[in-house]
This record gives sequence, C-alpha cells and structure tokens, in this order.
Amino acid sequence: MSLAIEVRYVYVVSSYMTDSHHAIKVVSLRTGLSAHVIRVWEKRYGAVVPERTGTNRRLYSEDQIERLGLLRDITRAGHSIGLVAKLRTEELRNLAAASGSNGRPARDIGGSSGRAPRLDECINAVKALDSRALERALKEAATELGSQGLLQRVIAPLAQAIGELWRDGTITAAHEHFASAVIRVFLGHAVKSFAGADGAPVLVVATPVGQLHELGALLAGATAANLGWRVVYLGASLPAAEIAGAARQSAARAVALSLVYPEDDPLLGGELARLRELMPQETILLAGGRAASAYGEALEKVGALQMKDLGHLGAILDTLRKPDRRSTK
Amino acid sequence: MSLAIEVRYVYVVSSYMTDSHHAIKVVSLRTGLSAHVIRVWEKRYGAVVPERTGTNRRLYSEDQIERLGLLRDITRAGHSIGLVAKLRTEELRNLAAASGSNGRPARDIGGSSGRAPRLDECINAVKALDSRALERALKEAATELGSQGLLQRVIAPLAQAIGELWRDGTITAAHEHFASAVIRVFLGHAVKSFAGADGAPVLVVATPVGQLHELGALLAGATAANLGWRVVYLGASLPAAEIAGAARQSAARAVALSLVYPEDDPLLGGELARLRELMPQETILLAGGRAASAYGEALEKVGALQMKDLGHLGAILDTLRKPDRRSTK
DNA sequence: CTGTTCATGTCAAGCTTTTGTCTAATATAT
DNA sequence: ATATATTAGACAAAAGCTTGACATGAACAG
Repeated sequence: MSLAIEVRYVYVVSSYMTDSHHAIKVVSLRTGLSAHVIRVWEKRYGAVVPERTGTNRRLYSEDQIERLGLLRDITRAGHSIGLVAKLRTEELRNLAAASGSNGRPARDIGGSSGRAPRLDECINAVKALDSRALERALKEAATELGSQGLLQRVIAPLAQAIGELWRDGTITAAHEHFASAVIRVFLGHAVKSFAGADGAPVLVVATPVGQLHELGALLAGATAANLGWRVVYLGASLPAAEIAGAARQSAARAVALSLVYPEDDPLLGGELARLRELMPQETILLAGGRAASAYGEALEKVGALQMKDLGHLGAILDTLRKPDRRSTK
Repeated sequence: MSLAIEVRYVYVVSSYMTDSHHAIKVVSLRTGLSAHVIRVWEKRYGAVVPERTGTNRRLYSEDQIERLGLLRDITRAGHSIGLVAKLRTEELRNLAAASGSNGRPARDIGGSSGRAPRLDECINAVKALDSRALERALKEAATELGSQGLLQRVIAPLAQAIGELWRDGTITAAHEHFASAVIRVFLGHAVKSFAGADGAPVLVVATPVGQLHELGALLAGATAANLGWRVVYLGASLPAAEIAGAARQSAARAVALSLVYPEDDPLLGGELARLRELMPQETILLAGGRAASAYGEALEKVGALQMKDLGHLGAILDTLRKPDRRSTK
C-alpha cells in the first residue's frame, strides 16, 4: 500500500523520493511571494526554474523554495532582484546573512535610542520579584504607549534584558519564570483578546522542545492578536508532533516558533524537520527570537520565514492575512 | 560549463566572486547617507567611484561601502568632506578612530463531586482549541459560582479531567498547554490580583523540575491570592535552588509545590531535600496535587505539609497567616 | 558691518530602467 | 463547474541617472 502512494508521484518526479515537489500556490504561501512574482522572476531573471509536470504545471523542490525565500529576504533588504537573481544559492545565503544582520539604517539610532519610559522600573520589579510593581509599571507603560508600543518598546526590550541578566547571572531562572507569569496575565487583558474574531486567520504560537523561554512566544502571540489573528497559544517546550497536531486541528494559517535559548541544540533541526513534515503543507512556519539566526540553516531547510523583530512579524502577518485576493479594485 | 556561468558576470564584477555588488539603495540604508549625498560626493570630490552596470547603475563594493561609512563618521565629527574625500581608506580609518570615539551606539537587536454546570463546555472547548469558547464558559461559571466556587468546582475538576484525557490519549500535551495558557490569563483577572496587599504574607508557588503540568500550581496560586496572600508565581519545572532563592528573596512564609505527573520520578526526592536545605528555616513547605501522595515518604522526610485538595490548602493557609509578623514597611 | 565667495547638502525636472501587478485567453485539476 | 495554472503582453509605480538650481552657513575681503 505504500506502493500505491508512491505511484501517485512517479509521473511527476523521477528522482528522489526525499525531494518533495510543491505547487506554486504552496510556494507562494510559504515564501510570502505572490505567484505572479515567482513566475516573473523565473521568466525575466531565471531566478528559479522549476520542474514541470507532464501538463506544464510548475513543481518546486525544497531547495528552490529555500532559494526563493533567500531572494525574498535579500530584496527586502534593498538589493535589486535583477542583480542577485542569478547568484548561486550559497552566495545568496551569505548575502542574506550579511544584510539581515546589519540592514538597519544608522541614522535613526540616535534619535530613538531614548530608553522607553518604564523599562527600568520593570527590570527592577523583576529583580525584586515584586508583581505589584511590575504590573503597575506595565499598566502605566500601556496607557502611555498603547498596546503596540507597549509590546515593542517595553515588553520586548524587557524580555531581552531579562535574558541578558539571566545569562550573566544577575538574576535566576526563577525571576524569568516570575516575569513570564506576570506578563502573561497582563497581556491577557491589556491586549485585545487572544480569541480573535470568527473569520480571523489562525496562528499557532509555541516553543519547540528544549526551548524553555516563553516570553518571546508570548510577545508573538500578543502581536498577532493585536493584528486581529486568532491565536492558539501553546506555551513552551512542545514536541513537533503536538505543535503540528494543534496546527492541523485548528486549521492554522501559520505556526510561529520562538527560539531564544539554547542556541546550539543539536536536536532542534530534527524537531523542525518533523514539524514541517507533520504540519499541513499550506501552513506557513515562522521563527523568531534571539536564537533564530543561530538555527538559520535548519530554518531555511524547512522553509521557515525568519523574523527579525516584532515589527517584522507584524509585516509578515499582514502579508499572510490575504494569501490571495482578486477583486481589489 | 562553470566557465559559462562565470562569464555572465564578468561585465559586472571583475574580481572576486565573494565581492558582492550593491545598489545605491543598499548603500544608502547601510551607511545612513542619502542617495543624493552619495552621488554628489562622487561627482564633486570623487570620494567613491563605483562600478556601473551595463545600464549605468552604480554598483558598490564592500570596501567602498566601508569607505562611505568612514566618511560619514568623519564628517559628522566636524571635518569637511572636501578635505577628506580623497584620502586613502587607511587614513580615513585612522581619522575616524581618532575623531569619532563616540561613533557607534551598538544596537542589536526582541471533578469528582457533583458535575459543575460549565465543566463539559470547558472540556469541549479545550478539545477544540477554542479559546473564545473556553473563556466564555469560564466567565459564566465565575458569575454563577463566584471565584471560590469557580476554582474548586470548575477549574480544579477541569484540570483533573484534562489530566485523565491526556493520559488516555484523547487529547495531547498541546491541548493541556493551551488550556493552561487560557486559564492562566483568565485567573489573572477573574481572581483577586496575585499581587496582594502590602503586609500580606508571601506564598511562592511553583512546580519542581520534571513536573511539567502547571495547572495545579495555578490553582494553588489563585486560591492563595483569593485568601489575601501575596503570591509569587513561578510556574513549572524549576530547580530547587531557584525556588529556594525566590523564597528567600521574597521572605516567603511558605512555598507551595504542585505534583501531578510523573508519579515516580526518582530525582524528585533529591530535589525536595535540596529545596528544604536551601530554603529559609522558617519557611514552610506545602505540597499538593494528584501525585503528592505518591511521593509521601519523601515529603515526610523534608517536613512538607501535604494538601488533599484546594479546601485543605485554604485551611492551611488560614492557619499560617497569623504566626510571626514582620515590621517590613 | 556688509557683501562676496565657497563648501555643502537638498531639491526638481526630465528621462531611462527596473520591477511588481494586472488582464486576457487558454488549459488543467478537482 | 469552479478553482487554479499557464503564457504573453501591457501598465504603472518605484528607483536610478544627469543636469542644474537653490539654501544655508562659514570664511573672508572691503
């Protein structure tokens, strides 16, 4: 019977069974590029030339999808597609790594470097395990900055600061858990409900096995909820099968993973591969967090979109909202 | 044939394949200089003369980008562009190091007894990963039963039911995590704040290493908060040292542990002993949850009070309230 | 003090190139 | 039949290029 399954694909791909093939729509969803753009990049620049079925449909391999993802990142960093489209994939990886890390214009650094108002207060409250003070500071920050500003200018930096303090031993894991718990609850009422509207697209948020730090996932969930997604929040350290199951059951449009620490888990690659395999094909995989870049290769391999920060996540989510639209004036 | 490929690029880059070429936009982003300025520096001073494509677009090498960055720093430090524009790059480096000691601000980045009314609703919502339905059911239960009844007659049985369904495979760990997340947030506003009043006694709530299920701890925390304690909630799976540290730092009157699964962790005894040893002498250790009785012996050994259910916990907490008062203010 | 000159950053107009999107007609898939 | 793909070509917005002009402020001569 496994024979029967394989037979379905024989007419399509003659080579490896491991080299799966994907229709353009899947590629479009997974890369965030429109099918138009994918075709025109092929036609004009030969950026990616897919196989074809006997009936002329395009079929993309995982490698090609990776390549398209790299091109997406590189062009978003400012490079023109015409100049990079024909580079070898290896060079694209270098370019993506290079422009990804330092793509920031230097000019607005000085201006906005002003530390968010309540941040120090929050950090002190965490150090003191003082939930009242932490809640108060968060509340004031929320009224001052609005929920988007709260997330991006206070909670995200706070999460980062906690990570740093933890790594250098100033605070312990208990402080980190404590902060997670308070922030979790706080976000529960500060941000629009995680529940989302009826027709809203679904985002599953979690952290893979071994990744114990929850704050990043929390931030991603809150950001998505803010943008009108229905968030299925699963918390930290879940096996691939569980995440995939939740994604399947909730018909999620995307799954967001937060990777913070450790940065060198040898098992994570396998988890990611399993996740990609078990997830519905059309579900998109997103990854963010401090350690995401450390797993860049593994993430590319499974076609995951890497997010630089919360703003980037927001942009991607906006793109994913409308996977396909026709009657736009 | 690899020759054929390289030839296509000869007109563009004559040297290394690693020396990528960048459009002016990328250069502008990376240096923070406007494209205008970059062009005018080229035209007037020949500061940087890029290659051109066949269609006359400028193409900058990494070296040239570095040079522009140096010029940016130097001019911002007060030198006039006309005087430094033609210096050799090496000299620029010295100048930049000398004048701009303040240059880069580095950034980096982000129920056994009578079936309670809403219980089935809750269970179904968990099965369906439907956070809206779960929240609604909990809310209705809260108004019907009050917060104490909500905890004892809905959430506690729900936690137990989830545990059973998980053990028999009806639901997965993802569902359990999902339920924890929703309930966590819900308790955050339904129950009196975890923060507690100023003079309130402090209870640290956590789950020891290896105990991944958080719901029991959550219930204990909510119950204590309801009774006017100040709760330092640390969540699941914390090492003894961390819990003890938190207890010490917050001058906790008691530490409550929730033990649910597994029931036969051989390491738990050691963790408990270490915890007892590291904790302040006068802090009392409490243990509850489905698996508490399985560890009865170890708990006896460290003098922990075992709680049979939430009502029992409440009674113990009331007893612990009065002894020993501190003059902290 | 005043007027001139120079250095420098910015802008606009007019043209070309690049690139994403759209339409129409046709074919395939489910 | 309806949704999805395919091609070719058209279109328009965005980004680049060049030339020339303008604004500001500093240096300087009278």
